[in-house]
Amino acid sequence: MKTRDRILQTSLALFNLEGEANTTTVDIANELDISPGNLYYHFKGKDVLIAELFTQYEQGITEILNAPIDRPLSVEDNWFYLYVVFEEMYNYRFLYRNLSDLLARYPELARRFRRIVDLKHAAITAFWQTLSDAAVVSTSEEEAEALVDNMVLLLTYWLNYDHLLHEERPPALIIHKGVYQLMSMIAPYLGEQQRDFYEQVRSIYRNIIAPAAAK
Amino acid sequence: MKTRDRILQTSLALFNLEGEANTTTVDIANELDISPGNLYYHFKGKDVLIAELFTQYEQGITEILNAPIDRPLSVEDNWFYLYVVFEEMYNYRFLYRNLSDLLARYPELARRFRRIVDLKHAAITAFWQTLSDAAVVSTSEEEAEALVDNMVLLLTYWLNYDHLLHEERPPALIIHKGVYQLMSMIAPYLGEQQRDFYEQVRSIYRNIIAPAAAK
DNA sequence: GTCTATATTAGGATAGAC
DNA sequence: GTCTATCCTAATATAGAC
Repeated sequence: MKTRDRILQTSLALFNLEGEANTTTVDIANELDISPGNLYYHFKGKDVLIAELFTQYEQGITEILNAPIDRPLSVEDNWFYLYVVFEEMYNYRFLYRNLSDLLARYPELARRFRRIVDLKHAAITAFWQTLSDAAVVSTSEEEAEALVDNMVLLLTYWLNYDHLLHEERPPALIIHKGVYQLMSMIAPYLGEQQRDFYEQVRSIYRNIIAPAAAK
Repeated sequence: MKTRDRILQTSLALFNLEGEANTTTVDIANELDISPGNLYYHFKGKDVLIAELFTQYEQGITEILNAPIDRPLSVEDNWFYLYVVFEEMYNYRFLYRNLSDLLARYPELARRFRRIVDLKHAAITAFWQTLSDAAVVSTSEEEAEALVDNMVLLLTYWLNYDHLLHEERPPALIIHKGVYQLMSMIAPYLGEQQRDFYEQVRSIYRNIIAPAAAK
């Protein structure tokens, strides 16, 4: 594997584990058993390295969020979709850990990051629209807007929130819990079908999470 | 005013404005027209300064969150209560901006911060319990738990989320929007009264926010 | 491409005079 | 209590040999 790629991979791992601010270029070089000089040969500076990782994330998440949302409405399908979104975020979670500082230090990224939030917003809106069209739910414009905002906020900060409360937990557990929380937001709108929906959501959550939580 | 207090006040202002990581002890001294040496006479280090500010916040928010929640159920009253909670957070918003780094750097604070989240959880739970007792709503244990989690997450990250999307906005606008989003979470559980509730929430939001947003 | 050695800051912190 | 001057350290970054 090319050194350049190894640097990217190791940086990402360290950033996610220790936080970007707490990871120095020397740390990265040490972990790779290369010299700091070598690292700087491949990346002119830490900012370039971060920008590159951000671009990777940006491409991955954009592709996922732009996927067509006209898929069937089964609870399982929606669950899976949201899981994939969270998973991609989890792989680059260092970006979310200290967002404000990061975006303040690299203003270029702020614009691009905001675009990703907008994409999330669009994806969730489309998701809700699909439910509305299928007449599963009916909400006023304002209700829908508030709900979508709340879902996007959760989608953006769930990993931080979980980390704040539990420090380290198995990724699958964290992510499934996040999907569960998202699903719980739409449940009360389902009226008659609310109980059924909850049963399904709970059973998915428990079946998948029980083994993961045990280990 | 004593120098010690002026230091605290100015530090808080700069931290909130520029971020704690981007504010040096020299910045603070300059802003106050005192020497860095003088600052270090009053506070042994930046960490002591931050710890002191945190203690201030901790006391303020604890008092608010521990206030009895058996008050009447009028939408206005609840609105006011949540506003006060957000306001106190806003005054010390630098703590929330880069939570992970801050808590990683000052592990002592992590424990105390988590306690505050627990208090929020208890306050929101009690709030919901009051509604249940008044038979305004009825939810399963699980639904209630998920809802409360979602509300606490919003209460914790709303200021960050708004800042991410809008950079700088008038505080009253930010906070009222936050309360509105919180209220929108409980609305769908109100069934029959949902429309009424929404009307009230919307009118409060608009009446208060319209002038603030205009300026 | 990779290394060793070193330069450059910036920021936190202290000593000692007043 | 306050100032000036200075130290120390950690982190980014570069020069030049191999």
